[in-house]
Amino acid sequence: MAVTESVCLSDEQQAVAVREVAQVYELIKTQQPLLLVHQQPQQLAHGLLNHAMRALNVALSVMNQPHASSSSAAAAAAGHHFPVMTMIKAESTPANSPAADVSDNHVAGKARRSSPAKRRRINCEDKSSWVYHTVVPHEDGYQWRKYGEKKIQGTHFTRSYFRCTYRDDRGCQATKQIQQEDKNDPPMFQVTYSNEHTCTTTRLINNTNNNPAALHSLTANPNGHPDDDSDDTILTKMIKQEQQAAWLPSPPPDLTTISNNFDETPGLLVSQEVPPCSSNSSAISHYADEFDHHQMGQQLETTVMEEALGLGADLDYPYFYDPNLLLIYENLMNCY
DNA sequence: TTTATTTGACCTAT
DNA sequence: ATAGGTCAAATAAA
Repeated sequence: MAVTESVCLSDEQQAVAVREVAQVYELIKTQQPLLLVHQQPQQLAHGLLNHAMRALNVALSVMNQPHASSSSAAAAAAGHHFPVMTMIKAESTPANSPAADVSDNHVAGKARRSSPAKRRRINCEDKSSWVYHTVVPHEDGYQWRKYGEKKIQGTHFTRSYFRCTYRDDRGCQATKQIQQEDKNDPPMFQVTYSNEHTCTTTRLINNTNNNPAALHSLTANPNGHPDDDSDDTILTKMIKQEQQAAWLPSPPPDLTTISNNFDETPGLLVSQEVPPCSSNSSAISHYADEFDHHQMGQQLETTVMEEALGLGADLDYPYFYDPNLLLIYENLMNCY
């Protein structure tokens, strides 16, 4: 496997970057619900984004520095519970993907797939794929349909195969594989994406998968003894929980690098809304460039309120992770 | 009734 | 020959 992309930080660099991102994350998490009820939401959002950009600028600067440590973020992420998501590789784009082949050979019955040697394995060099390690494998804002599951040799866990829900409707060839890597609490998953989404599909407002209590309930062993055959039930339960989440339509394509994830998680979760660019530039640079290109005022043309109103959010009973925010919200509503 | 998941079989790359 | 990726019928859930 050719490793063309990796995020390698020293412990100190990682701590700084995490602190900065966590700080802005908490800030956005705290302020975001207020946008729903603030009399001048753009003013509030302006200040919020100033803070966010400053913190992200620091974090990106740190992460763009050459790493001083040999320890990779992937190894670090796999070694403990810190929910850092790391991208391991980004292969070149293939001329023909395997997913594009299947529709051609979609023949009922046993004698299907008449065209030989067109399918490629996901780890082949000509396959466009990128790998993440995360504790929230379903938290990516896209809708997926599971189409297979395999026991993988040499591991205790199965690998689940997903394709974009809109493959048939819109010809989107994006696929995703999820495999549990360990028995930590929460467990770490390896997520392999292949083919970028062409469906500009819906995005997730997650209200379940990022909930630490829910996650803990999924990962805790109720029997109090080591897992054996129950290893895969974690993933299965998480998949089922994903179906209960609400969905938002996709933002305009030029805004997709800015996470539109209305996440309620108190912990830091690195979102992978957008696949890494297939060029030689790093994913971080890509993110930073995109961030520079789209100024904050433009992004706020669609306010949180507008999105919520237009997309079916229940403004009568908005969900607040923090009870204090609920009180603030209720007080504000009483003023109207 | 519709839609999504499960799961054994099929198929291909190694 | 085998491991891994996908298909599609059966099944479950909404």
